[in-house]
Amino acid sequence: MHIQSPKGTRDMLPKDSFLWQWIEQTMREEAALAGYLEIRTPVFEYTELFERGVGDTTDIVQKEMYTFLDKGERSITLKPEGTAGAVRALIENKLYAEPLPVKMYYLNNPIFRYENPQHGRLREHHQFGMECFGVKGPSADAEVIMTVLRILSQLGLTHLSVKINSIGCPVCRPSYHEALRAHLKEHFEGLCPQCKERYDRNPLRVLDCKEKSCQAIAKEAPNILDYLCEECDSHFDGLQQLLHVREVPITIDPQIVRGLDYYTKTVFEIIMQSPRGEMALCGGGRYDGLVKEIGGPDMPAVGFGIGTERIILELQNQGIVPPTQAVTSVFIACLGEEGRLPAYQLCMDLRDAGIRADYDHMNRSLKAQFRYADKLGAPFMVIAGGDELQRGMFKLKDMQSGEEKEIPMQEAVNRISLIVNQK
RNA sequence: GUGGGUGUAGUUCAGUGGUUAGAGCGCCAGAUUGUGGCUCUGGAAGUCGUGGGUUCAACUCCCAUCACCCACCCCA
Repeated sequence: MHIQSPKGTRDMLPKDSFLWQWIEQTMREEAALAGYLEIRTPVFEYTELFERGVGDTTDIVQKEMYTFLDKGERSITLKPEGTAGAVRALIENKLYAEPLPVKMYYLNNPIFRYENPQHGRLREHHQFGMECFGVKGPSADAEVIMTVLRILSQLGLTHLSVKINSIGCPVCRPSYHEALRAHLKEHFEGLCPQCKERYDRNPLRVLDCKEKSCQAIAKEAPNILDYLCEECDSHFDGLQQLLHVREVPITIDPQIVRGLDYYTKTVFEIIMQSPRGEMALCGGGRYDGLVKEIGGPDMPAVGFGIGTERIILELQNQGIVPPTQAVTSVFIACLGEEGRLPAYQLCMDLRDAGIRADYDHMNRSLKAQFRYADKLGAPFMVIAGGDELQRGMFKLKDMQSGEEKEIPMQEAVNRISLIVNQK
């Protein structure tokens, strides 16, 4: 038996916890500012939910899902994206009957896709996402985009580009499909084999094919924005205005269509420029038909997902380091056996007082305890033992200045708390 | 799923057919016994990814396999 995590998975190690918790805290704060409440849904769902929700022509459903039969012969799938589960929960718990809009976020949901790992791509990754249900107009689209941008800027990230597009609705999409197919038919022999298949099932996907020949054809393709119905057109205009008045630099990119079938009208991506090229950090859009498709009321919705591992990559690209706090504020060293109990007592009292305190578990020499405390980065040390102990005193040392002073044992907790909190 | 590269102490890496496989950093300990960072000294630590094969002899050559990195595809 090999001791290793499954392919494409990573451990979040203790040394990384500051980074993850800082990101999580930022996400929570920004979601709360916008009036979104957290939802947690199961890591797995019935497979059918994703087949119907995400769409069975998508790569995700066709080849990337972790699907298996459980012992009751039910087909189970590990979440390959965050939205379907949230929509299922909305319907099942009748959240749509609450005052609208219903606004929720999920924090670092594990997401599973069976793909070959590479830079920025794992088999298990984590997404933060927001979903807003019940709003027809572009104000909700703007709200979720503004919130994710706030998260990114609170984290210190800059130079990210926001791309938006509209892919229409069931009213206008058929006429666009017709026009697109007509164009593709003229250049059919130039399409890659995959796009030849897409021609029938989902011609929109040809637009963001990475094959050069297909890209050339896509570039000449009719622009979906020219085929939007009046409602979609004014929705798209409205969103642009709401972003414009907040001075959000956006690029309209007719090439972005998103890999999930449920999107309507607005789709958007936030792109990072890694040394190796661009990569989507965040993707989302409007999915007005999904709630009904899954069995709920006819309810419009908009949301996005953003990958935490990719945020971390971008933080590293931009050299951003999270604020850190010393693991331990006070290390209580003991000198000799008679110092052990007083050190333990003081440590527990300090913890009761809300001070990060630690003491020796390793029976180390005083010197070694100092070395250890130094490695922890503890700004203060207390020495319990020796003649001070006999006189009812602890010795407190400021590790930066080297200054030492004696403190009566009875006053130790209060005095030390005060000094630590001042620093 | 396809293609390329890599796999040797905790870690970064030397070592390409021949004794008990090395170094830096890290870890542990010590430097006249009550004090960290710097320095010095010592120590622990490796089934050489795994399984086969070739050979008198394999970390070294061959095959397979697994994982990691990278690219395609797709995406967060």
